[in-house]
Amino acid sequence: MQAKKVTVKDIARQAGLSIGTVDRVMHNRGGVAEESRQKVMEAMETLGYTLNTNASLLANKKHYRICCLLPSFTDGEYWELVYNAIASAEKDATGYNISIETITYNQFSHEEYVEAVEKLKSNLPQAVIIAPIYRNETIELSHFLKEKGIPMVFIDSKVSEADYLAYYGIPMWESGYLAASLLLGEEPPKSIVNFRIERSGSITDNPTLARRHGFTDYLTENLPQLSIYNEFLRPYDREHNFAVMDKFFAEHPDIRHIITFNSRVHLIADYITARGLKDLRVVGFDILDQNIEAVRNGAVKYLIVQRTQVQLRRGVNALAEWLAFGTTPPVRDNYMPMDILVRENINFYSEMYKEY
Amino acid sequence: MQAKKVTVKDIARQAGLSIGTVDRVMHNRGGVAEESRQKVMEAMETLGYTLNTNASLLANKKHYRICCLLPSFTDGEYWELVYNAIASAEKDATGYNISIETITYNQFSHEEYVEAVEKLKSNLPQAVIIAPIYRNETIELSHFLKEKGIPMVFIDSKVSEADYLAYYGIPMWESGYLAASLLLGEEPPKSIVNFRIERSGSITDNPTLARRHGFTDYLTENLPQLSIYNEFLRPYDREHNFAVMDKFFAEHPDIRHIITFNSRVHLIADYITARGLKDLRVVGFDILDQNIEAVRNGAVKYLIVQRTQVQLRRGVNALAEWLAFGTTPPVRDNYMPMDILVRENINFYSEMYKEY
DNA sequence: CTGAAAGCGCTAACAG
DNA sequence: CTGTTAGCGCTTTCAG
Repeated sequence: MQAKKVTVKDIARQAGLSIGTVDRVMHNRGGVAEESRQKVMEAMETLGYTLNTNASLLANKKHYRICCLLPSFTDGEYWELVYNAIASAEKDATGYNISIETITYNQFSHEEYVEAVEKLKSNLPQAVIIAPIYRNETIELSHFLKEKGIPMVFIDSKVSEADYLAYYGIPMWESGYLAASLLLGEEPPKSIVNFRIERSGSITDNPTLARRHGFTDYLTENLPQLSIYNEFLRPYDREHNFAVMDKFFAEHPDIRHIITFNSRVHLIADYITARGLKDLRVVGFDILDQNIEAVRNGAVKYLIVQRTQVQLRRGVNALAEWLAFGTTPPVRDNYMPMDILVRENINFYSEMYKEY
Repeated sequence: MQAKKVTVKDIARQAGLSIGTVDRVMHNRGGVAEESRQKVMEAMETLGYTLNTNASLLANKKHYRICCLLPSFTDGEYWELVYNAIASAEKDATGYNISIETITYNQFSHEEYVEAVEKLKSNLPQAVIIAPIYRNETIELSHFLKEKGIPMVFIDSKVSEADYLAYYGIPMWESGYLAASLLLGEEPPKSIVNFRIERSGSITDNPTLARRHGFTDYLTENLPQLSIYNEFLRPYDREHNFAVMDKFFAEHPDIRHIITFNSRVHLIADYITARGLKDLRVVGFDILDQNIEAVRNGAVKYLIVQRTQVQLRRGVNALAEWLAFGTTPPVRDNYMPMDILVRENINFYSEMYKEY
């Protein structure tokens, strides 16, 4: 490492060829005699060549567009985290001459998903990064892209049957299992309640489904007797939600354990705070600002979160390196950490996630 | 962002000067007429110039040495994590033409610390990164370096009175407070035991001291009645440790809560597993391989860990940018996240920390 | 105090 | 199939 850097020139000399040819074999550009190729490979091997990425990137005049497909959102919703993470990842990719444009779709509208996919296809970027919702369309898209030689990275959740370069996200099933252990690990109760979100258009493939399975599998393994109530809330109807919860807790005053698999645990926290309820054990997901606040004020006990910024940075990076250097990520399915946040560690976490 | 990049040439033309002069003002190299300086600044402002780091790094032929001072270690010990993190961070810094050399010292020997500092001084690197143990010597060193214009970054813990560029590490006091809440948050017991490490040479400034304070402050606030036993173990004397613990648990069969503030909770896990003890609640620190194993097999319930790799990457990066571009990190004291690991999330964490 | 010019290591276009 | 060459944007002499 201390020795002077080996350059293309060095390996050209060693191979008895010109740097042009060296460059050709390095990038599999073809049009090189097999014999020459061998010589170059050998020279690279013996001299221990490593690409100077600064020089490479500087000389590479190409400009790449990455297109990112993800659900639309309003302020403070989960997908906003992802959206912001893209912006942050884009900055990191500046050196690669990459720009990212985002296409959003209403996740509850199959039609919009199809539209978005069409838009993507006509846009024809050099790479795509996608948070998939509808399975079949995603698979089909992946084949389309494959044919065009356009790499695709999954973020957040993945469609295993599709053709993709890499995936970056938490293991969904395990996140549910973890939630169960946090909620029920100590002196388990007889029953608990799961607050869910009322959905009009039913989605066939909801990523949180796997999470629910992880949760119930934990129950089956450890607490087969436990019963679980399901109640439904609405994202934007506070009054309705309060009525639902008032009714529920009036009928089940003994229930103290609450779980929710989506990112809207703050709806429940809001209620808990307003009603001054105590000694509840609430577990939720995702680091929304309102959820952070709920952990801080004690309404939510555990928040399970993923490192959205890291996931997107790595996703974009995988594409950048593929585009610039033709390298494939060492691991295809990258299951990222699930972080557990409580009142005592959340402050140092949230400061981080904003800037890094 | 989409527009063609603004280059030094552009701003030279705009300012009516040459790129040489532009470069001089950009890097405060001096020897520029105030009037010219103004023009250049103005041009940079109006055109919205941003440095092309690839080109900058490529053209910059300087080679920098960073010297890293940290405690010595044997296989599987805490400081090995830091040592490995340095190697990983060094790779990231390749593009900056930076190499890192490490000086280690026996943390229990004041003399060795002084020696190490002397070695560092005679070595005279372009930047230093240090895990400090002895307060006064560190302060003095910081002044020495300040005079030479050599930046210093603290890792792991910091000496507030010193003169330093930045700090990257977890908040120690808070880590103890967190440990207390995890250990005692549910149905607190009457007494607990703290297993400590026997130290021959007493260190005046042990970073884990702050951690202990965080812990006891939690007790004072929440459980003033709780009593805490202190027992002492030895790092490499299994037989002795087993005797200590046998004796302790024979005398205090009711105690089920165990805390330790150093990284050697695996000593206790080893005992617990060997004796087949059940239903203990053990909280420890740091992601040593043996600690991971202890969490996996259930001997340790909570492991509080820091992101050593990230901390070092950021520390090295801060120095790299200072050296290459003269930029100062936006935040000086960077308190990094404390991660909570349990059996259900540790697998996805540990895979990460190895490679990333 | 300022400008001109060489070159960092690599890519890509153009001759052969 | 291969070699030559002109940059990429910036840093750094070296003259003036």
